[in-house]
Amino acid sequence: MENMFRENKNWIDHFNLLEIFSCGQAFHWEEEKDGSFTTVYQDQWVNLKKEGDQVFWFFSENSKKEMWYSYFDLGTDYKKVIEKIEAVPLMKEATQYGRGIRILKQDPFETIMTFIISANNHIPRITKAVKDLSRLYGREIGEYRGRKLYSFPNPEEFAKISMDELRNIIKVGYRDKALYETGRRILSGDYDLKKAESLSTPELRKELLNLPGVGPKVADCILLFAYQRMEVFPVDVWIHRVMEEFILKEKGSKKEIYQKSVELFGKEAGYAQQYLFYYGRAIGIGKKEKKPKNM
DNA sequence: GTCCAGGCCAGAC
DNA sequence: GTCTGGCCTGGA
Repeated sequence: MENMFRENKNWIDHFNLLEIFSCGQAFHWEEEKDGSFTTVYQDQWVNLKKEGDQVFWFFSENSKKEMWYSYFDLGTDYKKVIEKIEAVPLMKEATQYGRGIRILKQDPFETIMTFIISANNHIPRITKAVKDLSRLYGREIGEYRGRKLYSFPNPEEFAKISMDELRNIIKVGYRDKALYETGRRILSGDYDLKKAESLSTPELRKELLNLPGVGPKVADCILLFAYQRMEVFPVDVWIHRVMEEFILKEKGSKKEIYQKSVELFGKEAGYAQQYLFYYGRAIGIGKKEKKPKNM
């Protein structure tokens, strides 16, 4: 039997499943018809539902509550995080709007591969690629409400996928080579998943940047979403626009924006990035105006 | 048909 | 080190 329990804890004020999963960090989850969410971590899965001030947990037999507590970063007091950053312009609104956001602790290999796919790509295509990779090359790890759940392929499983399959079945486009190569480098231990945990953030960042398909933005996403390096500030186009418009009040390079985030948010930069990203997208900040025709 | 998206990379300066 | 253009794919 799977494990099931419900609880009402102080972290409930900062725990909104839709916000957690749709703020840009995760692609391996599903919203159920009843408003609950199902997600997978390695070979474990969980289904969660929030009702009022209670959360109902239902997870696979092979996992423990503590594991999911860690996955959802429940040991961090987000109220304190917000108190530290809300003095910065726009942060009061952003942290209020996305107050249920939490930064997930995701599997490093899956996160590396997923964010290589994410480069210059659309969310629906990223989600589909992750789902197809898991269904076709991962392992079936259970069934929930009539739907089979699959783990993301581990390095051994990933190495069995050909470049042709990556391009023509998973449809990752020109990212096929980078995925193929990176998968092999990780399997061979050239990039050491175990050792990575113990490296300093600058060292780990350098290691990640050596992987094909991993540039500054993707490396920062991996550092933040898989390695809990909360001081990093991934600068994508949305964050770039938000920072230029509301913080810098002028055009700035990626480097300038990154430096500004260090100065303003310090060790909480990663959290700030998530609030800004979610808020910026919601209100369409800096979105390019479509030129009317015939003008 | 045309444009471009939650960047990366190679080549040019 | 900084800047520019090209890139799979598919939905608007």
